[in-house]
Amino acid sequence: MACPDAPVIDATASSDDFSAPLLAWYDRHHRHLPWRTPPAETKHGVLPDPYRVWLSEVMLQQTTVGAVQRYYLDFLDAWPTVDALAAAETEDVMRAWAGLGYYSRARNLKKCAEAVANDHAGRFPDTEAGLKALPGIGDYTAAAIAAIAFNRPAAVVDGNVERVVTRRAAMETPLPQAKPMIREIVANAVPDHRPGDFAQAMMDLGATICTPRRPACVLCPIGTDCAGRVLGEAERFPLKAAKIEKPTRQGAAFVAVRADGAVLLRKRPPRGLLGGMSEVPTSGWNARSDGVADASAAPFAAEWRSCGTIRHVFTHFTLELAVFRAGPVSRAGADGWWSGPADLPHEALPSVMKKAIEAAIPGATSKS
DNA sequence: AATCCGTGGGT
DNA sequence: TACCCAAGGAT
Repeated sequence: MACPDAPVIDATASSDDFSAPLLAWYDRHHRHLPWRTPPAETKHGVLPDPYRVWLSEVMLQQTTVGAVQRYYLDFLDAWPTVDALAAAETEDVMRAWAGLGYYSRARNLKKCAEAVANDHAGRFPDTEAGLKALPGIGDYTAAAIAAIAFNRPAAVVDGNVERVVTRRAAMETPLPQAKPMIREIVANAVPDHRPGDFAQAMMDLGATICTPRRPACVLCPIGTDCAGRVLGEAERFPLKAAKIEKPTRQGAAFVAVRADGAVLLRKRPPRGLLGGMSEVPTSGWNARSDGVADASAAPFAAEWRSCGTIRHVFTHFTLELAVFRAGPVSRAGADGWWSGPADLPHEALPSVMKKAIEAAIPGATSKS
């Protein structure tokens, strides 16, 4: 590209080239994360294990770094390789994922591991297209794995990158309409050298400096090469489409307790809301309609006593769940299984279900 | 293309 | 309290 005699900064260094100051900043201020290979090593050609990159990236989809760390280490401990994960019981994977949310990720994680183990000899594809063909890997994750694990110049665009780019360009086009423009800008900015570090530098910048509220522009390595900062209104970007109001739904949950303290559980349908996860019996609420909110919807006749109401906020609706408890009951689980006090904390119970059980039996779902 | 899919922390 | 939103993907 550039001829050897050219000055370090010349006319070919367009205003789209902000990778150099960004990478210099990343060398000094990068975050230390368990799945990350630090720049001191990547500079010497050391690349992270694609399995670990993939595992972390899937967990990080719409999920904060703080929430992911413990799950990541637990998964790595239980299943150190993609072959180990492929050989695991799906139910064990769902249990390990419980509480992290977006449970289709866990189902696809298992499917993806099986595909890599069985169809790719246990090695992840090293191209964006190959990666994107796998379950649970979309545009972002394919680009991230390609860049970070295989050093390919992929345009990695996540929420952080969208914020950094729209602010730097003072982009008046709202999301998601602006996505193609953002992708193009990033594609033109990816350096031939260190594309993986560039991707992670953009995300670190968005997470620590170019934050959603009160960005620390005075500390930003991009400096005044940012229209949002120069205009004094970086925080106004990115513009977003108006959000829709989320409805509140009503329902009931039933905690049946046996004499030995076991609780009746059942399995939710494999797809949809909390798909494939476990639950206590509930009335038929969902995102679009209320369920019966009193004891008339109980799974069997018993002395159901009210334990109050819990509130849980999903992505697209709020649920108010009236919780009832009965016990000791002696009834063969028609449709589920009895989970004893030692097992209950390890069941594949989503947070809303733990919350309901806690309302009926305080402490019942807490581990050790 | 718009909708569906969790959860917890920050402000 | 209420709202924001986080390393998005599937349909």
